[in-house]
Amino acid sequence: MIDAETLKRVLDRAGHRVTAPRLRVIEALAGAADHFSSEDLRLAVPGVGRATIFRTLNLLLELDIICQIVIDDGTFAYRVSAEGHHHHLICRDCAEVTDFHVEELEDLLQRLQLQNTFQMESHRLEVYGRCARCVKKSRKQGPEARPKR
Amino acid sequence: MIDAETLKRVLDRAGHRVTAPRLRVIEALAGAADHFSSEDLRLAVPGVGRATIFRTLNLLLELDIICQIVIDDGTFAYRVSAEGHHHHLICRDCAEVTDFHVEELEDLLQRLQLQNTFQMESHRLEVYGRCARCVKKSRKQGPEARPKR
DNA sequence: TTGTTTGCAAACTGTTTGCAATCAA
DNA sequence: TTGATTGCAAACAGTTTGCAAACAA
Repeated sequence: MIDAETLKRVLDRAGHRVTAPRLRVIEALAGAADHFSSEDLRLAVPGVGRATIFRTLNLLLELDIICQIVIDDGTFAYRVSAEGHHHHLICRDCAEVTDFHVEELEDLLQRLQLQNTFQMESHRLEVYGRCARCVKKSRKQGPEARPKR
Repeated sequence: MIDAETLKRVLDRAGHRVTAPRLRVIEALAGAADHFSSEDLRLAVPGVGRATIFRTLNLLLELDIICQIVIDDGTFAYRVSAEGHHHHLICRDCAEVTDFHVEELEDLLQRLQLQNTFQMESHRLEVYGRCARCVKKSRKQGPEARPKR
């Protein structure tokens, strides 16, 4: 997790100013859930305007401090960047997001690139399903208790 | 590509009515580009209201006649469903979408499921990069001509 | 001091909803 | 006839933008 000092260094190196809202956002990130929406963040930093939240999110995105996840419904969630490239396991019930990394996938796509006439630049793999906790929960309550999606 | 007759059968089987707007949308699909936005479709079917476009898209989605792609910017694109499960190669320059299928990926995820305590239900893999045509084009014009993203 | 950043409100985009009118069966 | 479907307009959510005021360097 990035701290205020690191942020100051990173901002400075990239030619951005160290401002109060930015520091407050970083502070909020420390207490943030695993993943969060722009609105979650806004509520966590009262007094900071919506526009600033978005501008800060985009800045942090640009600085690779956070990353963006496309939720199944097309909206974004954000989370503090994990090390290196990774993918997401997204629980349909509780919306928990877990990172995972499959080395073989990168190899696979590398091979794919040779077969297709397509210059790969990046990729996004999102796996949807249910986390262990929710599976257990619905077993207890019976399968009917499970939401449609 | 689905035709009017097939649609009628599918609609009927699912307990939906065969209506003029629905038939016009299917007709438009035949002439639609590889992928299209809700707005593209709306323009292709003049006189049909926005709401109906969305309701029809959702219906066709439900009937597996079209599928939804999450574009990098979080918006949706639609395209006529390809056979079976597949993934997408999305060109950052011309936005062309190509299907591909990697058998090994399914195996890979199958194995993954055992390692992680996560019940997989579905997944989405989108590969971003540049298609052969755009690569060739930018080589001709020099790499500077290439858009930022 | 000076250029950056902020907060606010307004604009925008894509999508959904309420409802009376229309239509398919 | 009757419930499903439509078109319209209004509502909505999430995000971006214009601009004067506030701020960091």
